[in-house]
Amino acid sequence: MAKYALVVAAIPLKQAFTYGIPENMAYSVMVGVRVVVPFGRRELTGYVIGTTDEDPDASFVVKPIKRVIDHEPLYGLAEVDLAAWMARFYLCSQGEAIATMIPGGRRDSGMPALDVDDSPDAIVTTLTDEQRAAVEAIIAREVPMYYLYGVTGSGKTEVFLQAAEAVIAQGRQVIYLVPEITLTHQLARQVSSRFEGKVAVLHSALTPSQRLAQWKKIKRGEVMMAIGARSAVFAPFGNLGLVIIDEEHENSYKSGSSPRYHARQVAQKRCQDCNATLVMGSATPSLEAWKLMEDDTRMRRLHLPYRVAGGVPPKVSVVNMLGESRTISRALQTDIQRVLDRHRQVILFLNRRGFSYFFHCRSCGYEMKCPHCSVALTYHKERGGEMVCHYCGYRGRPINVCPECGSLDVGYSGFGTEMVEQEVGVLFPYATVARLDTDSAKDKDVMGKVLDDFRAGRIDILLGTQMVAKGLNFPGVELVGIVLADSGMNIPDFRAQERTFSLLVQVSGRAGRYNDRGRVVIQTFRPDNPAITYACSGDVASFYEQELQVRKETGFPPYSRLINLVLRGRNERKVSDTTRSLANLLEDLCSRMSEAMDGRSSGADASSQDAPQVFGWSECPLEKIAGNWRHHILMLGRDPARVHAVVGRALESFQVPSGIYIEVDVDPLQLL
DNA sequence: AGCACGCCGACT
DNA sequence: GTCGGCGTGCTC
Repeated sequence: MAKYALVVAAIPLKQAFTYGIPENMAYSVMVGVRVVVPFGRRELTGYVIGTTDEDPDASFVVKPIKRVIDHEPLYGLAEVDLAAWMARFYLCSQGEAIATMIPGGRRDSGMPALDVDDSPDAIVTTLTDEQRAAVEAIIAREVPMYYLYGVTGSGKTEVFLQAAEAVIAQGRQVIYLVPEITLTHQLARQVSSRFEGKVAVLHSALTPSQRLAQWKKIKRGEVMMAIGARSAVFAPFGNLGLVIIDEEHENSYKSGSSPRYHARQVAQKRCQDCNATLVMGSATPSLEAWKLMEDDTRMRRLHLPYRVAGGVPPKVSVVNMLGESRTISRALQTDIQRVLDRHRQVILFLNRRGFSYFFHCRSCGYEMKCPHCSVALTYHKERGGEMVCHYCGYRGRPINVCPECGSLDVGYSGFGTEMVEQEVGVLFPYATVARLDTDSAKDKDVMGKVLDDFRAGRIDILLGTQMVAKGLNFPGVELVGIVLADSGMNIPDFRAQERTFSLLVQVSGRAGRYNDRGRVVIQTFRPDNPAITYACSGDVASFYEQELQVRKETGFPPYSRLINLVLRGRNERKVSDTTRSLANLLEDLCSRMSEAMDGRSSGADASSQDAPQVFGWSECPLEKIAGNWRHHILMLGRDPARVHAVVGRALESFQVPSGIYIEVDVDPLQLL
């Protein structure tokens, strides 16, 4: 029996610590169990990642493990290795990585409250030719990754499930990832009746100990499939054969707290290690995925172009808002009135992010952009008014005359929900209007009631944000109006186009599902914007082509890697000072690497312009959250490994002052 | 991350 | 005279 255990914990320390294994724990301490250990003057939960008989060097006194938490291992060496990879990739400690992988539950508890509705509604579905071809391609596995690219309702789920069946028949296990909100009872039931008793469902309502119970079932090999949101990607299967990522473009696959991992990246890593297949699907893939598809030897595109149930895609029209004095254009007003006259329903979409102040010319639609970043500048009231780029920190003077058309009719504004709601009330005094936004969504009861009322036809017009766009189907809806499609593009973010396009396509998918009269009206100040024109014509491929071109020219992902460092603290001055000195250190490392690259190679393969760079540092777009001031440093480089190396080295040598906290975000999705 | 030790400013 | 700020260092 080993004398010592190597232990890591959920603290930002990179090393593992050696603890003595007391005699009475000789048989219970092993890789995969959690232990309670003394640590300095306190106690913490440790994760055993190795055991050894070798005495450590005598530079410290070894303390014994206090207690063993688990009676059986929760993870194995594969998971320990995965955690080590995560630590390297996401620049966190191995302990932090492993702690996010493993559920935090303490005790075994009763089985989770999964309504075991064993009416096996196993409908034998006949596949379309495209579906059959897709299933066969996935099983044949000529390449390691596949992308099921197809509109909502094109039957992706059935392809996923049949591929899963085939893999399970070979004795290998399957992970099925869905976005946070999508793990509906329908899908859970569909899956569990199909794979009776062989599925662990990790839905978000589980308590930590229920989660742990499901986890143990997976570890013991009692199930062949795990279905769940982001964190299900860690399901500890011993012989993983397939990972499915449904709605791959969804942002909820990226963790919002440290370590900020992306389930797609983790899935890719796991599939590589296990020689498993990765299958993703969406009607609007992320640009990262689309670029991967360009290389057919790594990821192959499988197109499902038709809806299984038939039906007509909605008619999409665009309204130019220039010259309109209201938030509801005359054209949209007429359309709404027609639908109301027929006693059908309307959804009006508002982009939640439309409220930051940006410069905008009301005559020609001109927008003030950063000269470095091609993103909109944000108006700051302080110091008599400044236009600030939250990407690179560029500052400029606000202007009173439009530089494009010379108009004085310019302003700094957003499109408020209240304004829209008020106008709708005035324009349609006899219609019942309800609003569903982030505020009302906090109250689950309120939200449920609004949705029920709407579905039952007690509400005529539903005013909603992003959340209403996802996964909801209302048979009575005949018109979807997007109040201001541009609002998503005014935020300082190079992904704004991609998001807008994705949203527009997804929303269009909503309107035409149940009847042939489905219509979508898109209001915009920029009817010629690619995201809008391509969404309108449904020309998805062309949008990606041109957007990839833009990214290539501007040097943004997926043609480069970003790492965002967020520094926060109570003391504003200290935060900005620390940010400056860390930025200096990073700049230093970058220029040194750049020189080294110049010296080493005279060829064109690694010129110094490929060296990473400090792209900018400034206050975060949300400067202050919960009393903490926030600044950030954005690192960018064409070579992912080099960006990693620079940031890693900087973080090693940088002395973080007390009261300052640094959070690392590798491949950030949004910089707020 | 915590938690201790240690050294300089305004208060019972 | 002390309480308390946060800078520095350590944790097997």
